[in-house]
Amino acid sequence: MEDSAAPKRSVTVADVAKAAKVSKATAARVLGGYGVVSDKIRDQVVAAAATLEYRPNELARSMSTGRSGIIGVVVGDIENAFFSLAVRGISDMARLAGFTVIIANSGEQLDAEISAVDLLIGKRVDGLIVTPARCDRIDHLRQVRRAGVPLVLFDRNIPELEVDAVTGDDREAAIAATRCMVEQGHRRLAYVSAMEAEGGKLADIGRISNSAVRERVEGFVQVLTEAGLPNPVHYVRLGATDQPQTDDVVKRLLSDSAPPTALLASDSLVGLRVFKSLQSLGLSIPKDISMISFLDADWTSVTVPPITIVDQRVYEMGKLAGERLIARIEQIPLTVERLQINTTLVMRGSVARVGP
Amino acid sequence: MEDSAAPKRSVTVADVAKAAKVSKATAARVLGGYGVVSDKIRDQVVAAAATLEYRPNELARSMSTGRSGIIGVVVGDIENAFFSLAVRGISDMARLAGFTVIIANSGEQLDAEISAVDLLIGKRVDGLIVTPARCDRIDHLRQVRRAGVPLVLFDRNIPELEVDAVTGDDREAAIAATRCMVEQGHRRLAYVSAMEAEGGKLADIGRISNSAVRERVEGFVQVLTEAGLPNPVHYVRLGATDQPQTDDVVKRLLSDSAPPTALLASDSLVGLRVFKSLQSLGLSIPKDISMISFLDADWTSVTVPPITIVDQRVYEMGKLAGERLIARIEQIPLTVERLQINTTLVMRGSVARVGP
DNA sequence: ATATTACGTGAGACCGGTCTCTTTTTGTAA
DNA sequence: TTACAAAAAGAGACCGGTCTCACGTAATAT
Repeated sequence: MEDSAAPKRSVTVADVAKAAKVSKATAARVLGGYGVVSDKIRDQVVAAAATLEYRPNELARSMSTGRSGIIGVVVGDIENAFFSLAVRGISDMARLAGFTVIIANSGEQLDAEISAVDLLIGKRVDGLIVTPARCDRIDHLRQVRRAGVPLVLFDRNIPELEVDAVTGDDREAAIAATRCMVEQGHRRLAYVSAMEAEGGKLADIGRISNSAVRERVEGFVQVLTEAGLPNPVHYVRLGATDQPQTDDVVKRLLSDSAPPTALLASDSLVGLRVFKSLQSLGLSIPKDISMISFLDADWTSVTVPPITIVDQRVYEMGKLAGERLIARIEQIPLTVERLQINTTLVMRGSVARVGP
Repeated sequence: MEDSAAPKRSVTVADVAKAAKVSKATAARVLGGYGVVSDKIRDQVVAAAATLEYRPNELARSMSTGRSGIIGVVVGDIENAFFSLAVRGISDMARLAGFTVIIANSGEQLDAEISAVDLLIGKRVDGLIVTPARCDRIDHLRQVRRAGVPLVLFDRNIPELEVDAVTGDDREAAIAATRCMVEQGHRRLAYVSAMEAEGGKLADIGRISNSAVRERVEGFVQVLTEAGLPNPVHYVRLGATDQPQTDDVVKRLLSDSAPPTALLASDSLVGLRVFKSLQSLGLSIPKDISMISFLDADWTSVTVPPITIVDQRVYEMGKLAGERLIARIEQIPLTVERLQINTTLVMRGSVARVGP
């Protein structure tokens, strides 16, 4: 039994050097692939390294070079298809450039986000991609910059911060989706988001701390206002964080004296929950109620009817964020940019024509 | 503009020590939380650290302690709900114990897996959880052991390796699912997996290099054999790796002179693809064909009809794997165990009764 | 033949922590 | 007041790499 479970002292350059009968510096040159070494010596060292099964200690390497080769990513919830797709985009880009990715979950919780950022800075990541849970609490992000660590914001923008950001065109997306429903004759439209809020009621749109949600709500309200509909925020609901909560939100919406006839879900998880709620209430889509969801998630294309969605090209967003961060890490001079990836409305069968 | 983008030399214990007018050792004691220091000095150091915004360099710490606080996880495909759920379980467990997780994708490709393992070992992870793409090529896993790094196998078992493993009870799960269909009168049953194989045809069950798939196929075949059905492997198909491939596989299955009346999908991604294939062929479930899928994925509960599934408790599997690995890292003496998490069949509406 | 240059190699500082060992300070008992 | 143990603080080696600098030798120029 050669393979032990006991932690063993690992083979170092010094060990290889000794075995190859050269100095530590020379062995390091060969093993590290830098400097000049004669072919003869190189072969000796390579051979010694092979027999000893030498593996460079990336930690030590990072220590002296000051680069860890790691990119930190803080997302709201990896289980959300939106984020896992984004992470895939980031990872693919990172691997191409020789970086590794560490993912941390914030659960959209500010304190978790702060400690995640702290942890990653401690691990000396070369750069950070963050989906800020709140756009109004940004001390920790300022510190990231002050620590000299490149930062890219994802999905949400913070104008006060002079930092690159990659987001969707949330306002336009919401406008397109809402307009689509209005054009089909809908006059009472609801917007449902998972964002936490006191009482699930909207206090003040301008105060929504998540810029993506805020812009979507703003777009939504704008269309309703333009269409001359009264009290456009009446059916805007937050707090659809899990199935019971969502059931509750939906139930209350529908028990309104004038219940909405169409519904816009802020992300695919909310969309799925809303779909289940409606299903459990025995409502049929789009006959009884119409809906549109953000994100082209798995489930949206296999339901009956398939769900009309806002296609967000999240993978591209992830790739772009990764690309941008890597450029920053590599000190390529760039002006701060806030990239908006445009979305498209994919018409399927979940919006019905209503009215006369 | 205090926040610069330029990499700055970071604040070290030495800096804090100087500011607090104490020795480096003393500052380190306070900052590192070890040894004894008088309250007065402690306060000085803490104050100095605060004003300088000191952040410990976790890399340097790992360097001298020999522990990185990082767990490496190599999975087949994070986009697959199975793995993302598992990763969540592992991460939750890890965070609880103060570990960070690095995830690497193998794409079920052996060479990618090898280089991922190599990379993680290089980063000096404290332990490794791997979903081996093949159970017959294990040199790199042997090396992991030889390097003294704790290893836990996930989802797939390798008897030749004296290593902890956490898997599902794949054989029993397949038996239950297959039996369910047989009991409903089905006599021609197909099994579809995404595993790559030459020609998508099964050469020899014993040769399937993925133990989970092998055991499932074995269970499947066992039930058919017990039921006295002829040529039980006739409808076993591999290679449903993407939608076009799956369309092809399904089409060929159904154009058989005696097409199958029921179908077992090896995982939720295959299940979804098969569902779409059937849908695009205009077949209705379960009237025209019955199906069961592994994993309680999102989409399985919102289709019409909802899909009967094998519930795998993947989150628990992940947690268990994490727990086990952490125990190993912490040198808790344990015998090698191969844990099997039992699954349950969740009856929904995708299996119809056929025959007389 | 001698001066100059380039090249290959070795010695050792350094990165930022931890930790052992030594020295100094403090408190208490004789 | 001196003696001595215990507590607190300091000095410096160490982890495993990178990298600068110094040095010796061989190749080229004069």
